[in-house]
Amino acid sequence: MPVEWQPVRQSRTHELVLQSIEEQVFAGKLRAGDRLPPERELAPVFGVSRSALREALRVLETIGVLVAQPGRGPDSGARIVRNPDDALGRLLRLHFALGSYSLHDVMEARVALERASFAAAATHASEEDLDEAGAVVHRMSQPGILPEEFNELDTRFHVKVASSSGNALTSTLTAAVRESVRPLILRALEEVDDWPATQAHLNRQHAEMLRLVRLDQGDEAADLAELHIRGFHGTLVDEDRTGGDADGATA
Amino acid sequence: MPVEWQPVRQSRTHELVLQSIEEQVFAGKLRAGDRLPPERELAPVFGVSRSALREALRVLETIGVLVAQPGRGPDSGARIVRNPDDALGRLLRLHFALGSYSLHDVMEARVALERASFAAAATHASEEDLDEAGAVVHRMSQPGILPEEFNELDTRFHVKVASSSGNALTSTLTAAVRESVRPLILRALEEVDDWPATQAHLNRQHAEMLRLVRLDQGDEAADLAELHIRGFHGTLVDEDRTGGDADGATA
DNA sequence: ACATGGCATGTGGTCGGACCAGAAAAAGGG
DNA sequence: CCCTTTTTCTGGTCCGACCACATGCCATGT
Repeated sequence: MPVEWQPVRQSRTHELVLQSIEEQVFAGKLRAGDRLPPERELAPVFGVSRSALREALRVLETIGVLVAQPGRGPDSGARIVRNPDDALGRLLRLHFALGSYSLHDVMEARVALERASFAAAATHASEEDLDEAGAVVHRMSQPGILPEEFNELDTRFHVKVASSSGNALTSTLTAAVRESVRPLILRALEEVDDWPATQAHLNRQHAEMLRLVRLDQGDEAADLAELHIRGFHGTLVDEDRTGGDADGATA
Repeated sequence: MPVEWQPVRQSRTHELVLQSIEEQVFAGKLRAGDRLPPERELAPVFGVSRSALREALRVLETIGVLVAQPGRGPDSGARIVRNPDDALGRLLRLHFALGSYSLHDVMEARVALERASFAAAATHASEEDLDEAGAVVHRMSQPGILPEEFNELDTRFHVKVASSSGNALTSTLTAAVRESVRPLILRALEEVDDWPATQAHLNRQHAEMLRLVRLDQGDEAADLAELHIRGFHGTLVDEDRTGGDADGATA
C-alpha cells in the first residue's frame, strides 16, 4: 500500500495543557474532590494564556471530570468530579441525531446492556432498590397517564434496575443509550393506536420482569427484558433508515 | 424524602450557544459534512463574543461532532463530523482512572457488549472482515511478540469483531471500554509468570472464537468470548479495589 | 502562453487586558 | 456579641490585537 502521509498537526496549546492535566489524573495525582488552582494562577504555570487554559478546562468539563464555580469560599473554583452520565448522554444523543448510529444499533446495544443489568439485578439488587423500581411501575400503571410522563418513568425504571445491579458502568451506559432515543420513543408512544392497551401491556411486562428479579430468576428476567425491548423498538426499526455510514464523517 | 432544592445555575452564555447549535442538529438542519460560518461571523449572530462561541465549539469538538481547521479553502473552517470513538474513549479512560468504574464493572460491561458482538458477527460478518481478524490473530501468535504489541493487537481483534457485527454503537462502545483498561491489561500481561504459555492460551481462544463465528455458531462463540474475557480479567479483579462510590462526585 | 514567485486574504489559534456578577470573608458599627 | 457594609477572590465574558498557516490572486519573467 502507498505510504499515506498524514499531517502531524502539532500546536494547539490547549490540547497540550489538556494532555498535561490528563497525565496528572492517570498518575493519580489528581483525584476526585481535588481543587485546581485559580485560572489566573494556573495559566502562567503552564505558560499559556488564560483563554487557552479555559478551553482545556472546558473540555474536561464536558467530559464530566471537572466542575467550576465562581465566587469565593470552599466550594468555589474548579474541582475534579466524577459525573460521566450527563457527558455520555449528550454524546450519544448528538451522535444519534447525526446518524452515527441507527435505531437498530441502539436497540441491540440496549438488549445487550439490559440483559446484563436484569441478570445482575436478580442477584445483587437490594430490597430498597426493587421497591423503588416497583413504585415507578406503579406510577406508570395509573390510568390517565400521558405518553410524556410514561416515557420519563420508563426511562427511570430501566435505569433504576441498571443501577441496582451494582455496576456503575453499565448503568451509565444504559441511561445514556436510553436517553439518546428518548425523543423517538416519545413520538412512537404518542402515535400508537390504542394507548391504554399499550400502556397496560408494557406495564405487565415491567411488573413481570420485576417479579422475576425478586425471585432471583436472572436469566428469565433477561429474556423477558430482551423481548420487552425488541417488541418496543421493533415497529420503529422497520420505518427507520437513518443508520449506518454516509458521507463527510469520521475523517 | 426532603424536597432537596438545587440551584438553577442559569447564565453561562457559551452553554446557551451550545444549546442553540444542538437544536439545529436535533432538528436536522445541521448535518454531517456541513460547514459552520467563520467564528468572526457567527459570534455576532449569536450576540456573544468570539471567546464564548469558541468555548461552545470546543465542547462540540470534544464530543466528536465538529472539527476545525485553520487556513483557507474548501477544507478550512468548522465542519460537522461524526467521530464518536475518540471522544468516548477519552471519556471512559479518564473516568476509569478517576475510579468512577471498578475493573469489575468494566469486565461485566465487556462481557455484555462482546457477547452481543460475537453473536451478531456470526450472522452478519463478511468473509473479508473475518479474514482480517484472522490475520490479527496470526500476528498475535508469533513467538517473539511482546506484551506491548500483543495488547495492541488484542484490542484490534476484539474491536474488529465488534465492527464486523455491523453495529456501529456496540463497536464504538466496545472499543472505548476496552481502551479504558488498556494500561491495566498491559501491566497484567507484563507481570504474567509464563508469558509464552499465556500468549498461546489466549490465542487458542481467539482462534476458536473466530472458528465458531465462521461456522455461524453465535451462541457458542459468545460463551467462549465470555469465558475468555472473564478468565483474563479474573486475576485482576481480585486485587483491584478502586471501584464503586466514594466522595466528592456526581454532585 | 506558461510557469514561478511574492503578496493579499481569510481561517482558526492565541494572547493580554479589562470588566461583570456573585459569594464569602473581612472590616466596621451598633 | 450580632448585624451591616466593604473588600476580596472566583469564574464568566468581552474586546482588540496578533500569529501561523493555507489558499487564491496577480505580477513577473521566461
